[in-house]
This record gives sequence, structure tokens and C-alpha cells, in this order.
Amino acid sequence: MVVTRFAPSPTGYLHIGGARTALFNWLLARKTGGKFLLRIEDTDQKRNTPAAARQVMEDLRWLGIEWDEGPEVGGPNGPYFQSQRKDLYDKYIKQLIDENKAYYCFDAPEELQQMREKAQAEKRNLIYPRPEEFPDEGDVKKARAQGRPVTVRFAMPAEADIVVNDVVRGEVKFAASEISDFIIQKSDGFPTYHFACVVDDELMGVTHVIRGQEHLMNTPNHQALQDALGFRRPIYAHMSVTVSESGGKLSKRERPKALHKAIKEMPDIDIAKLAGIAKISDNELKHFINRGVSPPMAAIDAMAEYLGVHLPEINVVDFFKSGYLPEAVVNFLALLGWNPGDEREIMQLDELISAFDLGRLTKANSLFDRQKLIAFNTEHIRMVSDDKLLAHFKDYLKAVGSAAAGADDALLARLIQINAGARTLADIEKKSRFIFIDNDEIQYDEKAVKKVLLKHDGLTILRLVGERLAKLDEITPATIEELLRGMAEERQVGLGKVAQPLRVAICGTTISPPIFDSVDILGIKDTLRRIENALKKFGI
RNA sequence: GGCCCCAUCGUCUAGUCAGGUCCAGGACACCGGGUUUUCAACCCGGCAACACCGGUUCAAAUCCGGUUGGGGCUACCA
Repeated sequence: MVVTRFAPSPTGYLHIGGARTALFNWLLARKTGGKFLLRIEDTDQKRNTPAAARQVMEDLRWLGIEWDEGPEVGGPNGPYFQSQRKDLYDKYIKQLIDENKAYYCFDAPEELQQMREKAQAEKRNLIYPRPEEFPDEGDVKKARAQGRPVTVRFAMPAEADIVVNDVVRGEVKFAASEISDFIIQKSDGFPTYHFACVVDDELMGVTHVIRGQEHLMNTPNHQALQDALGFRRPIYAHMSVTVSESGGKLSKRERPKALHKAIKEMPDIDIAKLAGIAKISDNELKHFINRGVSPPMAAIDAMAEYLGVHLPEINVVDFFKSGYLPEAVVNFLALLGWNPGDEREIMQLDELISAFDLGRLTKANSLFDRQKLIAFNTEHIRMVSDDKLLAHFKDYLKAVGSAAAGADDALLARLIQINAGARTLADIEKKSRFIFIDNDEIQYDEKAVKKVLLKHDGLTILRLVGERLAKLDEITPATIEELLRGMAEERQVGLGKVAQPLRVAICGTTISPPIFDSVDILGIKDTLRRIENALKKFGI
């Protein structure tokens, strides 16, 4: 049976690149009727938090990626947090030491740094100088007494070159002389990623490892470890990396970077005010502005929202909050470095599963094209069932704290319906805002007022529209349409001449859902009130 | 610097492994037009690529070598 896994290090939100890795592993498991498991790689005491692990799980679930084994769902191979598996790793490390396949080291970080620099200067890679004789327990005690750090290093067998047989890249050869002994146990007693990963993959019966190309160079180390421990070897597939417009890997730092750039271009910034919004000190903010030292993500998000700066989505949660559907994100992600081999692009989850094939992973890196994602999202909003869309919309409204969050299902469903063709849930929300604000709190867009109300006879028409609407017995989209079309015909003008002033009066902008529905939903009373307000405010 | 990976329209890609059916197909973006009560959506049309050099072959996007370019790794992070 195929067993795949996703093994994130929980340092924060789930990154979109991580989501893609998870997706491919999940897809393979589902396609083959195998198992997909989730393992939390939290061996770095300094960087990992339990809250982050929960967040990663929430993000995976939002995408629809459920694990068969792992945290919260359990399974026979637990625990699924590496921090709770230390005794397991210790056992294997001891085994390697006993067999003379690993040895203790007592180097200080600065000493290692020096060695690296020297190697660099000599135009070669650092190959750790393995001692003739391995230190014994007595040496360890002595080193500890002297306060030296104690690590364990794997003794790389030097006989043969290592060949990685990769599903995506074929045979990749590594010269034995190029591979250094590497640390498998840190001075805090925890295993390094390489070691924990190899042990767990074996113990959990992982058969296929799909991971980013950045791990290709680690694979010879992993294989050597597997051989030394007598482990089986999973099938490896190293996927291409997703890069951003700016060149390198899509990185979490892009959001602070984008905000920093935007702020730099703003003429005057009220430091105290902005720091308050971000809930950071003035100093922290100054450090950010002047030196690019990023405050916490929450502060970045708060400032961006306040300043109206759109930050590039990087974490899964960012896409959620920008109004993307998980179906669209998953579909788009799947097509980054994979394709079904025919001309299908817009696909549902079940289609992706049945079409998935490891052999069709592409080799070249791909750029994350947000425009195409939006196109996918538009398509998925159109395709998804009404029930699901409503559920997504409600989740979205809640997440962004929209005024519409409290509205009943019928209203929300209607808002979705009249906004057919929307690109994101954010578009629908934005176009619906006018319904949820007080009549007196409408923000009139200056350009819209100038162009529509103050030019020609905008205000005159608006007053007339108000008078006629007031006399209408029955208010439905159809009767409103009849009325407005009649007026346009009467005056020998296009419908726009009649509709636009009304639109600006009730929404404050020239952008809204179809006007007949907008008036109907807002209600005649509020509509008339807003017309009156506008007439008063802008002249007549 | 060293090691490793990659290279088709602006972007994601099909085609490359089994060379001819490819003066290279689709999608997004873009441009032009249409529809239209705004935005969006929608419809029609258009632009646009085999990185370069050499080799193998009757024939190369496809095989081989090199060059260039891009990316990754180079941690007691994962």
C-alpha cells in the first residue's frame, strides 16, 4: 500500500508552497487508495509553537486535505509530533554509535564557522575532518565538564558514490568525496531533521516521499542513513519549486517587503497613529520603516489593511482572507508543476485525484501567476454548488469581520446570486457593503459624484427617480426596472443616464450589483432617504 | 566559490523518454471588436515561444556536447 506524508515544521501559518507539497502527497495517496499521514516536525525547540501546529492543521482542512493518521486523528504509528519521539531517535543514534557508524563531536559553532570559511577560501566544500579515532563516553564527560557542546555526527561511508533514483529527475549522482559527515543529534539532544525524518519515514511505513527540489541535496544523506540502519528506501519525487515574480522561492518575507516598499512611497506617515494600529511601539515601527526590520505578521496585516495596501498572498490563510475558494486554490496549485496530460485545467477535487500521476510532474520551476489564480477562482465560484458557495461566503465574512457576517442565509444567498461573475468573495463582499451601513454614513466617491451627479442633469434625474420610486405601489426588481427603463425612454437617453445617479446616491460609488436588485434589497425607504441625502448634500 | 537541478509564447504548460503527423497546441495575461445599467462576467478575433553554438541524422523542440541564463543546497532550520 502506498503511504505518503506531509511533514511540516510548525513555525507559523501554512505556506502556499507547503500546501502544494501536501496536496501532491495527498493526491497520490487518494489516487492509489493508500494512506496519507501528517507528522509535525518540531525538533527545533526555538522556533516551533503548539499554536502554529494547530494553525497548519486548520489550513490543511480548509483546503480539504484530510489526513488518515496524525495529530488529532491518531493512528498506530504515533505520536505524530517529533518532539514526543525523542527516545525512539535516541535508540537509533545509540545503535549507530555502538556500531561505529556515528561519533561524538565537540566543536564550538565558531570553530565550525572558521572551517567553513577556510574551505570557501580554498574553493571547496567543507568536508568535516573525521577523527582517526572516535571519542568515547569518557571524552563526552570531559567535554561536558569543559562546557563544550556535544553533538553526534554520522560517519558517511566513503566507498561508493551515491545515486538517487528520483521519479522526476531520473538518476542523480553524488560523488562520495563531496558528501560530508553531518550532524544527526544536536547539542540539545534532539535529532536533526535528517535523522528524525529518516527514522520516522521507516517507522511509519512511508513508501513515497514527494517533496521540494530543495531536498534533493539531502537525499544522499538520507539514503546513507537508511542503509546504515537497515531501513527500507522510499520512492523519492523531488518537485520543482514555486518561485515568485521577484525571482527566488515564494517567501514569507514578501509581505513585509511589499508593505515596506509601499510605506516608503507614501509622503507622510503618522508614526504614532500607525504604530497604534499595528499594536507595536513607535520604535519598532521606525525600525521597520528605516531598516526593514519586520514586526510580527499581525502587525504587518493590520498596517496593510489600514493603509489600503494589498499584500501578496503567501500563506494559505492569506488566500482565504482575500476571498479565494479552497477548490480554486487546490486546482491552481495542482497545476503548478503537474498537468493531466490533456487540455483540462479547471478541475474538481475528484477529477484531480483520478487524473493524478506521479510520472507527470514537471521538472522546471514555475512562477506563481496570481492573475491565473483569479481566473481559476472566477471559474470555481461559477461552478461550485450554491450550498457550498454560501458556506464559503459565510466563513469568509466571519474571517474578515465583515458587517455582512450577521445577515441571514437568504440575504447572503441573494447577494451571491446578484453578483454572478464575481472574481472573489471579496468582490461580492465589497459590492454588498452599501446595504449594511447607515444611510448617513455613506462615503461618496469624489470622482463618481463629479462624473455622475454634478455633470449634465444628474441631480435633476435623481430627484425625478426619487419621486417616481416613491409612487411605485409594488417594489420588485421587475417594477424598478420597468420604471427606470421607462424614464430612460421618455428622456431619449440610455439607461445608464438614469441608473448611474441612483447608484451613486445609494452606494456612493459607480460600482454596485445590478441596480434593480440593489434598490430592491436596500428597500424603498432607505433608497428614498439616500436619494434625499444626496440631493441635499450635492446641491438641490 | 563548491555541489546539484532546470531551460517551449510575458506566465502556466502540451509536445521531449519511443526524432518526421509541430512553419509548435491549450489556458491566463495582453491588444482589438461585440454585448451591456456600473464593475465584473460573457462572446468573437489577434499578438506571441522551441535560450545560444556545435554535433549526430535523410530529418531535431525532441538525441549528444558545450555556452549562457535561472533556481536550489552549501546550518547543531526543516
